[in-house]
Amino acid sequence: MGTSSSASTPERRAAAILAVVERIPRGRVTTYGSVAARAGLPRQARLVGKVLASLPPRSGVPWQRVVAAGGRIAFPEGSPSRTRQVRLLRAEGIDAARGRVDLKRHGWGAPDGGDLDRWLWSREGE
DNA sequence: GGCGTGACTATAC
DNA sequence: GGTATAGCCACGC
Repeated sequence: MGTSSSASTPERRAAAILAVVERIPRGRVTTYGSVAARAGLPRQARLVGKVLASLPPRSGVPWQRVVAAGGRIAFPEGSPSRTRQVRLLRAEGIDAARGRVDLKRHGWGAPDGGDLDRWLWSREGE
C-alpha cells in the first residue's frame, strides 16, 4: 500500500489493548505485561498503562483487573486511584487491601473454583 | 525529528 | 521486605 502503510496505528494498538482488557473475566486479574503480550504488543506494558490512563470515567472497561508484575497495585498508597481500584476488586471478590493481589488465586488462567493446593500439586512435574 | 514522560519490568544490593 | 538502577518503547510535544 501507499506509504509505510499504517497497518498499525496508535489508535489501533489502543483498541487491541482495550479488547484484551475487556476479556478479563470478572474476579480475575492480569498484568500490564500480559495484556500487552496478548494484544500482540510484547514489551509494551507501559503503553497499556497509558491507554488505561486515558480512559474516561465510567467507560465500562474493567481497568481495575490490570495490575503490575507480581500482582502489585500500580498506584501509590493513599492515591484515589488506588483506593478506587481496591474497592472495585473487592466488589468482585478479590482482596487487594494489602496492595497486592494473589495471582495464584486470581490471576487470569488460575484455576476457577477448585482447590488451589490440589491444582498446584497436579502440575508438580512440569 | 529530537527529547521528556510514564497506571512497566528485571536485576542487584 | 525495600530502595536503586537500568533497560524498555510508543507517544506527544
